[in-house]
Amino acid sequence: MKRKVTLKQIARELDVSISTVSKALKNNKEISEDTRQKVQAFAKLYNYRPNNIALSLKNRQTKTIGVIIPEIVHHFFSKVIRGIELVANKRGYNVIVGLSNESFDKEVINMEMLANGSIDGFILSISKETLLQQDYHHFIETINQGMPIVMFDRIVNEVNCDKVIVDDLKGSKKAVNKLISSGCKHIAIITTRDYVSVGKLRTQGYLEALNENLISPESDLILKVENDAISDNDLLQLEKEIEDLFKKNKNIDGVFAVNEFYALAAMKVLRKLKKKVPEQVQVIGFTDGVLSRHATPSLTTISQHAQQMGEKSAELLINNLEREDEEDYFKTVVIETELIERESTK
Amino acid sequence: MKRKVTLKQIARELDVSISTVSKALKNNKEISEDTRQKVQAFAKLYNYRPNNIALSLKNRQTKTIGVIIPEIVHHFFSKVIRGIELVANKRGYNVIVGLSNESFDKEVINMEMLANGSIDGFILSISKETLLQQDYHHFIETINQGMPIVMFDRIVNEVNCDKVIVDDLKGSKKAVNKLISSGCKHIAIITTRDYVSVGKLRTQGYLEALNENLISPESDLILKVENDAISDNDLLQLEKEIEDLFKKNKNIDGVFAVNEFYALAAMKVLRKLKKKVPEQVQVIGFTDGVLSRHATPSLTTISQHAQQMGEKSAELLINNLEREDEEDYFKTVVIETELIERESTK
DNA sequence: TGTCAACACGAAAACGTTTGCGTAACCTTT
DNA sequence: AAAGGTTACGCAAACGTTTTCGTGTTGACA
Repeated sequence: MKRKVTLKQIARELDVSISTVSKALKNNKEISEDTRQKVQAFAKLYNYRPNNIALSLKNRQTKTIGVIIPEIVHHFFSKVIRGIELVANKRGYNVIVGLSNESFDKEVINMEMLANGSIDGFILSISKETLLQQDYHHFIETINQGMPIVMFDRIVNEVNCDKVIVDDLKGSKKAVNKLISSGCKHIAIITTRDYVSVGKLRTQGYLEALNENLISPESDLILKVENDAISDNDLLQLEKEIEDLFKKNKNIDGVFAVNEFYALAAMKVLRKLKKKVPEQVQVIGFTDGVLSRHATPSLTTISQHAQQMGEKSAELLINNLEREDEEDYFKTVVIETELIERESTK
Repeated sequence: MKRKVTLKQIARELDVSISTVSKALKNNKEISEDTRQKVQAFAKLYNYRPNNIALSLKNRQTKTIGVIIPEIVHHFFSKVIRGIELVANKRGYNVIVGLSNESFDKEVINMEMLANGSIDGFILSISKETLLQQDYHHFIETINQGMPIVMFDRIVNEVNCDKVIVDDLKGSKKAVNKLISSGCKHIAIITTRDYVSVGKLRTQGYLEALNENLISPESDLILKVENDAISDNDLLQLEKEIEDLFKKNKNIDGVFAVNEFYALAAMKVLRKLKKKVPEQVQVIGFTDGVLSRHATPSLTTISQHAQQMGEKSAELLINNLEREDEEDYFKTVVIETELIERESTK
């Protein structure tokens, strides 16, 4: 087992100084052609590669981006990561991943671990618990210490930084408008509780779309669930709530679900209730997930372009890192949504 | 914006030496109670945290694990990562992620980037291209340089290192046995080409199970596809091939698919052909994915326990990293599969 | 022969830690 | 009062780089 070779070792072998070796490898003209060749040949032979850690220490930058997400087993987030990774690598950066598991404490700990020199900047999406507690001091302190942050999807106005969001409001309106133009009169929404900003915004979009089409919203048609559909139990519970919704409101002919789990659960319940999709009830989701395409019938959705969000986030962060001037002007980039029509709507 | 405070700055402020500060913070009894208190108070006030990079350089370890996977937008891999992250964090390690996108070159580049000091060891699953080319020198060189590797799922015998695999052979036999015991007589398999080791093993398990049940395999019932079902086009192509299979072999009453995409595609085709699942044809998949649970009918599968694979991989790697003796004895851990019965089988 | 530039290289500092060792200053003991 | 011990601290090296500056040698020129 041959350990990695260092400048010092090359220097000793070739009986020159460390600085000579370093310069020779960089083709510095201070060093004679002769010595340069000798050093480079030796370095190649022993497969010399500069030590990243030493470089990080010297240059005070790690060329690494820290990403903190609430959950990785989730198509949206893994697509975002892919986008981040794509542009990060292209621009010479690595990606280090931390999971908060939707927990405030883990979010804080993870950030503290990474903030002490391991990375140059953060890209993150806020955990639910943090959103609930509304405690954002760890973000603000990190920024105050000179480490830039880009937030995506689950953001918060209290923190001043670059942000990348999907246009949840407009996206929801697109969805509801689609249902309306396809003939739906009684449109239900299945959404999350309001503390998750995206849930709130999507609900708002639903309401606005109805209003603009002169349909008066009925509170009975708004189902807010606290549910991740992660365990089988959650799923059953969710289906029960949805079943209640349909039973109490027999006239529902359109459903807008703020994610694909809710949408698929709705379709499952509808099948059980012998309602045909899309003939009797049309369903539309809000997601980038894999379920939509493979569902039967396949699900019409509003795509969030998750990968594009990741790419944009990484661009913003790296641009910030590599900007010469110290000006702090923060952008909020809105990623447009897209209606993808499949079989669950007419 | 206050930059991160260093030992040197504290030393200067308090008019003591750097070493005194360092020792005081570690409660070294060489330093007087008085000075210790002063230093600690000051450090706390300015929120001193040791610089990880400097520590890495000094200790020659980064407390970071490099993970290289072919693809992150994939339930199996993201679950593995979650498992890795879980135990890594518990044991004080960070996780840095690289994606090979199934490309040999990207795999090599990613590994080279990380191998120069950024990480202490690798956990990886080999890209398809690498498996095809059968070029494993980058793994071997990395190991020779003293950096341990743990391979999971897509492994290769030519490389001597710790490995974590699922018992593909046994798992497949479980699946096929289940079909047989549920009354299937003509069982088809939809699998990948043989260079993907898991595809090969699962095919082999299928054959063995048939043999053990005195059913003679028919080559017509073995469909090997080169297909990731990633684009819509792939999906159509896949469905076409499967449709052909069913049309040419009308007596098929059981299908074993080596992943959930193939399984769902099969179910879709069956629906189109007006074959009832599970009454006329039973279907079983091999996966941990999210599709299976949400499909209609929900899919009976062989679960691979992906998260557990990740946990085990991380344990193996960290144990290796923290082992005192230099002995190289490599383990191969087999994660047992589990049959999860849902609606697609009787 | 003396002066100066060009050339080729080395010494050292710096990044932020940790730690073994050296050493003043004081205290105790005989 | 001399010897030895303790206390409380600083120095310096080490990890692996990069880069500025200093310097010895050579050759050209007057």
